[in-house]
This record gives sequence, C-alpha cells and structure tokens, in this order.
Amino acid sequence: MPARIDPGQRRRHVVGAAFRLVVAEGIDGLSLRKVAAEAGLNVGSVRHYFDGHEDLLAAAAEEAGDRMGRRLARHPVDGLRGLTGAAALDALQALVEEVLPVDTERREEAIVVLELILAARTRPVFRPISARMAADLGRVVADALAALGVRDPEGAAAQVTALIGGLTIDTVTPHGSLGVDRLRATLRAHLSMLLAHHGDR
Amino acid sequence: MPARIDPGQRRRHVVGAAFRLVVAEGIDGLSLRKVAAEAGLNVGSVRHYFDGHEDLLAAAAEEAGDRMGRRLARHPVDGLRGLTGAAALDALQALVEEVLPVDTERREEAIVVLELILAARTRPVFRPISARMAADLGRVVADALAALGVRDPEGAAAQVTALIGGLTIDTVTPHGSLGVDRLRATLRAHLSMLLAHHGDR
DNA sequence: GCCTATTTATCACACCCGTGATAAAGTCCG
DNA sequence: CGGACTTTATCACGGGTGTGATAAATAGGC
Repeated sequence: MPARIDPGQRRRHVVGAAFRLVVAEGIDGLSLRKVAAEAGLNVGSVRHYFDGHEDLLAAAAEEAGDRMGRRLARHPVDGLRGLTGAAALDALQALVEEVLPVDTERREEAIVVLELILAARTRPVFRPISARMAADLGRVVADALAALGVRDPEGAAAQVTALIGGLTIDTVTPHGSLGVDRLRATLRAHLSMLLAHHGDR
Repeated sequence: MPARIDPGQRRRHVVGAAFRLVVAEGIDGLSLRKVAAEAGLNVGSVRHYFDGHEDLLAAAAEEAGDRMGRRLARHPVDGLRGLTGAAALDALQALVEEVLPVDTERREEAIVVLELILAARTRPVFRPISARMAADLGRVVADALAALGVRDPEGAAAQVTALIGGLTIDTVTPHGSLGVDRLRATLRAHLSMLLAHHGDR
C-alpha cells in the first residue's frame, strides 16, 4: 500500500494555496474549486486530503496559528530579563514585530489570522483556535512585559495586544494607509511610553 | 403619481434589516432574500429601492459612516480646549468611547464598520467610504489631542486610532474576551499615559 | 506480472445566489 | 369612475458552491 508522494507535503501545498487565496480574496472568496486550481490539482484530490470545506479552513487556520506561535517562540522571555533603556525597547519591539505585517511573509500571516478572528465572530468552528491564538499572544506579551519590570503587566499587555490588532488593520487594509515605517514608529512610541511610564516596579 | 408610504423611511427600514443581518452573520452572510425576509418584505420590493446587491451594501456602509460621524460631531473640539488633568482625560475618553462598542447600539455600528473596512481590502467598492471614515476619525482624534495640548498630535492620534481598532476587535469577537469594563479601563490607561507623557507642549 | 490500496479525476445532484423581465395590486389625481 | 404611476409580488435563467458516489490511473509488495 504505497504512496508515490508525501501526504504531509501535499497537505502543506494545498494549505499554501488556501493561504494565497485568503490573502487575495478574503476568507469567503475561498472555495474548493479555487483552491484546487490555485494548487494545480483537482477538486477530488483536494477533497481526498481534506474531508470538506470546513476541514480545509480549519487546517489553514491551524497553520496560521502555528506559524505565529513559532515566530513568538524564537524570542524566549529569559532573554529579556534585566534589560533596560534602549535595549529593552529594541527587544520588546522585535518581539512584537514578529506578529505585525512588516514584510510580505508576516503580512500574509497577519491577513489570514485577521480574517480568521473576524470570521470566528459568526462561525463557531473557528472559535477555539481563535481564542487559543489570542491567549497565546497575550501570555507572551504579558510575560515579556513582566520580565522587563513593567508594572501591571496584564493591563499593559491588553494595551499592546489591542495596538497590535489596530496596527494590523491599518496596515493591511487600504484605508489610509499606514506604511511599514509609520507602523514601526507608532509601535515604538507606544512601547517607549509604556516602559517609561510603568517601567519602575 | 403617489406613494402611500415614505420612500426614505422604507429605505431606512431596509438598511436597518441589512444592519442586523451583517451583525448576525457577517457581511458575506448578506443576501437580498435574507434582507427581504428580515425586513418583512419581498425581494422585488427591496430591489425596487436598491438597484442591486452592491447598492444595498453601499447604502448600509454609508449609514454606518453617517451614524459614527454624527456621534463624533456631538463632541466639538472647542469644548476640549484648555482642559487639564482629570477633566481632559474624561472628555477625551468620552469622545473616543463614541466609536467603541460600549453598548448595543455602538456595538452594532462598530461591527458593521469593522466588517466594512475588512471587506474593503478585497472589494474596491468599499474603498472610498472606508478611507473617508478612517480619515474623519483620525482628524477628529488629532484635533482633540491638539486642543488638549498634546505634543505631536498626529503621532498620538495614530496610536489612539490603532488602539480603537484593536479594542473593537477584542470586544466584538469572542476570542477572549474583553468586557466593556476592561475595554474602558484599557483605553483610560492609554489615554492617561498619553496625556501625562506628552501633555506639556 | 498480478493484486491491492492509494491517489486522481469526473460525474451528477441539490442548494443558494443575483438579476432581468413581467404581471398584479394598490393609490392618488383629475 | 378612469387613467397614470408607484409599489409589490413572482417567475425563470445562468452561475457558483459543497457534497456524495464512482470510475480511472498509479505505484508498490509478493
């Protein structure tokens, strides 16, 4: 009972196609036929690896969450402990920028995650993963702020995560719009204020 | 050439139905048939007042923008000039809360506006109104901050508008989630920090 | 070389959608 | 009353969608 190709690789290929399609047309622009076309495959082939429409969406959502999780994991909290001044600010900014649309790769992830979170409002299927991602991000930010000696890390993290969401919207949608440089500057101004104001424990 | 009912009222009635539907099912859950059912009307009747699908969406979007514009217009900038300390903070918070989902009415508006802005990313039809709303809000916030003597009002406004977007997401979607009290507290903490840090011109 | 299981490729079905065209009902003016 | 116009109510068409079932092709293991 063979397999001439690696099923995992195939799945990742299809998920990648779904990614590109969500970025291009939004989460509702997705369809099995479009995904199949984008992946250069047949509808039946796609359906062989994913039981149906919902499964495919869920897999794409999982993938987005995993990518961001991996990004955040590259910044261990212990590396921040004891930092002060500009070094603390730089480290914190670098951490937060991992989930912001500062380049093409992160921009695509941000778009997919944003569409996912918004879709979770009306489609309960996405609720658990959406909640998990938000909780993970909040935890990472709060831990980082705590490691930097910020007072009330939970409250400050609430501000930062809200800012992340808003900056993502402003950058990702064409309603202004925020360039990457202004995005970075706005984030930096906020983090700087946060460290200066609540910096002393 | 009569009309036994007021066309404007009918239009508003239909737009209201579209509003409720967007809130309940998202902007893609909308359809002429559903709107007609929600409004207690017939598909043909709806299509008599709105040329088609896009017209209806655009009208709903306009309505959302107008409502928020009217809200913001209730807080003239001159009322803020010269305020300091807690009074300045209270006034600024009241202004910003007009566009945040702190009650059912504003929550519905926030949802519709959010869905609209996100949809504008892939559907150019919504771009102009989306851009206009974002610009209006940015202007109002920047003017208010300037009137309160905040240094670099544009930069500070960028932070506040980003925070507004993020807080809206966090409150409106079930991915946490932020209650109204925590929403208010997070906003207040940020505004307070902003006034304290950049308060002196 | 054959057999078995995986993978691919196509059907057809039912559903919902937007839209155009058209008929029916209702309401005011003269 | 009669005619003109607005409003309402249906119809059918073409297109796209998810899904189930099924046939064809492919690639090892024996």
